[in-house]
Amino acid sequence: MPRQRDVQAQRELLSNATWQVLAEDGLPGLTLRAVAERAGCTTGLVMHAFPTKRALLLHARDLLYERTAVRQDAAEAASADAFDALAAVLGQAVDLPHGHHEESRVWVGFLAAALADEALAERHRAANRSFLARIRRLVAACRPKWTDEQCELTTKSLVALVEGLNVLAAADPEAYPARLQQEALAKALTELRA
Amino acid sequence: MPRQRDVQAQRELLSNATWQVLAEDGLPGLTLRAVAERAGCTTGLVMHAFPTKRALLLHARDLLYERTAVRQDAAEAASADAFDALAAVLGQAVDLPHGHHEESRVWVGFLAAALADEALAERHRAANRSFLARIRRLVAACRPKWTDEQCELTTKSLVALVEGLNVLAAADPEAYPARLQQEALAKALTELRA
DNA sequence: CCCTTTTCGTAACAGACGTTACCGTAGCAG
DNA sequence: CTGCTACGGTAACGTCTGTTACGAAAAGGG
Repeated sequence: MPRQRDVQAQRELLSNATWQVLAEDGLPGLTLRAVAERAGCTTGLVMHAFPTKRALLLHARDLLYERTAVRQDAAEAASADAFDALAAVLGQAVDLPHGHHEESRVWVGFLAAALADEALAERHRAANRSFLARIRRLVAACRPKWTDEQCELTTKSLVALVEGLNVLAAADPEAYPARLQQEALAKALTELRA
Repeated sequence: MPRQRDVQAQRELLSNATWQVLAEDGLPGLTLRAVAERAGCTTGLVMHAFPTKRALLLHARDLLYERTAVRQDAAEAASADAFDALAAVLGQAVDLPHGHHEESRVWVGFLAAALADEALAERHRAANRSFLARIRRLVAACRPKWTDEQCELTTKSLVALVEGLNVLAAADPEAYPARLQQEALAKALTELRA
């Protein structure tokens, strides 16, 4: 059995390259050749690691979800109470910490692609509903006496605010600096403060 | 001078076709041939009405801005006071009235395209800042004693909420029905109610 | 050391893209 | 009615796309 490769590492390498191309050149610039060049290989490797371009796109989308989920888990675990967790999870969503500002651009790219691709739309909905469930759980923990309707409305309002800030900041960073985003989030969270 | 055409009407026809294709098939499906077929002509006419595909895209983007601006002017003019105007302008932004639900999808498509096209990004920023200025003027009219910082934060929070609702509803209509969007907006406006 | 098997770069493929050149044709001037 | 000219449909161009076929190189088993 000669010569083995690390399939998992290859797929992650290529998914990261997909991100970078998507963040820099947008959806129209996302070609297999661009991804291959960014990853330092040729299209041959890409097509051996993924059967098709769609598979590469879907894997990159899954990777985006996994990473945000991991960060949110970490932010939540490091918090003292439910309100802190809510502020931490939403706060790192609007001000991405480790030079991950490109994630917003990538997210917008995937979102636009999902509008015409049912498989991508499915993943988007799953990811967003997972996010909604997390926020809702924390909101309910902050305000145990609230009705389901109140929790749902607050949850979806918070998520819409955060994603709106992200989207608008991705397209016009000057109009939506990080500090303003944090202030907007803090103001929206005041009604939940214990 | 034989045979004249209505250039303006042609450009509007083609821009509308561009919208429809963009809303249905997304950015990757937006080809000159698809636009021509949707408009009921051939690529020959398209290339005579617009010098290039980019010009067509930019014109369609301008048309989007003009239409929303007209609707916002009308909504504002039909309102009794500043608060009503604020509620009307933002309300019709989240629940598009005349079967214009596709506008959200088109908006997302243009946004994603703007991330890699400087000319489109320019138009997006101009349109959004115009929208921000309108909302800010109305917010200031509702709360004359507020500082500039308070007005700005509230304005950008409201706009982010509205655009976030729009974007999320475009990708997952079931999770963000029209009534929930209206309720979320109404709740965000309570602090401005006189 | 050689051989086998997997890996992956090379190159070609068909198709679709934006764009261009060309020519038939429709409609007003005379 | 005739002729001229702008209009717009047809078809081709070169380029780039995703995908496929093939062959060279590399690495573990005997």
